[in-house]
Amino acid sequence: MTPTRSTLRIYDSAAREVRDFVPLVAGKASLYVCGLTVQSEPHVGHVRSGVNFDVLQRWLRHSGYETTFIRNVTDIDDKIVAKSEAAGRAWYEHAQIMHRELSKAYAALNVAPPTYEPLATGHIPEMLELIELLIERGHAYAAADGSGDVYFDVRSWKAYGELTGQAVEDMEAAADADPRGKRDPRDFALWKGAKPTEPATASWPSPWGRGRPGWHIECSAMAGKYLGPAFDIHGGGLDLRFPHHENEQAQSRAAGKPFAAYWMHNAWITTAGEKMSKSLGNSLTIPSVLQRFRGIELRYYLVSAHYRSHVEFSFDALEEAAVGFQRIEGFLARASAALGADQGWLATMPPEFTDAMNDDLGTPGAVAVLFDRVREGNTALAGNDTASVQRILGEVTLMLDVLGLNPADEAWGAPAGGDEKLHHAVDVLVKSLIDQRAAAREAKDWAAADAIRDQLKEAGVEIADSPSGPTWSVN
RNA sequence: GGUGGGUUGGCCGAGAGGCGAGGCAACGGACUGCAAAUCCGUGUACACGGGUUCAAAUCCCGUACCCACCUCCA
Repeated sequence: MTPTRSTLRIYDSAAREVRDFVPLVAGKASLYVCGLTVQSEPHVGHVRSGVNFDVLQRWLRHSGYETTFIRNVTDIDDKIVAKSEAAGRAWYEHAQIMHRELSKAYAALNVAPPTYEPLATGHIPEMLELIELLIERGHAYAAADGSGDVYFDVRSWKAYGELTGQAVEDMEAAADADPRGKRDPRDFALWKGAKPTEPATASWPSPWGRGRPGWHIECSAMAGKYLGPAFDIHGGGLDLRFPHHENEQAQSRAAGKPFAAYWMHNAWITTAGEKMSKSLGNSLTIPSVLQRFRGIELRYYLVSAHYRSHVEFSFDALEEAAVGFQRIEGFLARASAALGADQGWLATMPPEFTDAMNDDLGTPGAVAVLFDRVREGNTALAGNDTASVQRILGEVTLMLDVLGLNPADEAWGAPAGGDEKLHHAVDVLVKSLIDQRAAAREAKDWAAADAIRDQLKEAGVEIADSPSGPTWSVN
């Protein structure tokens, strides 16, 4: 085995190239990811970003970086207000219900919690502070129309457009946007004055009257609060590049903060060639997908594609992924059974896996290494090569842990005590049938033997003959 | 109009000048009483048209189609 010499390289979407990851502080990594606006049930697309950045978090930690990971939740915005009204409940109740759904979805996919998950509504003072600083520095202004709005002055910040490589002159002004008191149609709201039609609870006091934050300011304020004026990586979905991330960066830099050193954006999951948020229906919400597939299978499906590749979602593809993953689980089960308590603690991460992951989180290549090891492990198992099985099981487990795909991880909901008892009862019953079948086979009464196997299969119990005798499993 | 991305075998999905990632499916073989699982083997894939090169899926030019963003968006 050749030791790996690679270091982490990531595609920086601001530079539009793969760059070596050099943290601001040696040995540490700081990461900010735009989480979701909790306005409706999370679907597969929403959760992709959670899974992708969870893999990044795990890989950074595995690589030895002391990692601070902040992933926010936007719990106040126009859509939340509108949807809560439609649902007939308060905006904060609606936001919290959806937030709980999101947390459940993350948990079901073994998305590890970030270091901290700040809420926009919990950071109004920090946002006000930042807005005042921008006004002082001449990059923001309170609207002259008395609306209580405060806008960022795009023309005052010559670097505006740098993140997405656009010239201000080429940007279309929002067709739908109400220009209100804007000096330039491209100026964006830092603070939105309260309107009489909106719930009174959705506004906070400010120097410009009651109101609520604009969308972008929260991330600048929260990233600044928890990670400092400069931090390593900012992540989010591709659609956030503009305007959200462009505005975050403009506002932060205009306030004198260097902000993110690297930008990472995950690509889409589409359905029928369309962005998921446009396709309606609820068949793709996490709870409904989880009725058909296990969380670990869905996670495997997401992890097996590169985070910057578009994924065309289909249940057929998910089904294939699930079958592939079961191959890994089959090896784990056989290897564990063969080794008993004597499992491999001494394993080291395969260098090919490390190289793949260091190459801009090349999870597809990493998964290929995983399958290579599984095949080797199966061969070792067939040859009763216990030492190799032990080593390979250890390697496979390490790789799965980093990808968040270890079936033994308690996050997947290990069976509780009650299940143990049930398992024992079933085991005794099935074993007696297996004995009967063995007797029939001894007598070369194949019809009787197959009848028992079929009967068990009918009940969902699969019998597999192995050199060390038959085993059973429920599928 | 501006900006960015894509098109790879039956399917999913990597790669980025020479050597066919990997998975699923299919077919053949081994093992098995028969299966299942597992292992071994089998594929002349890179949207199209030109060009550069000893060598192109990969670089260049052009064409087609698809997608995203341009102040609601993972």
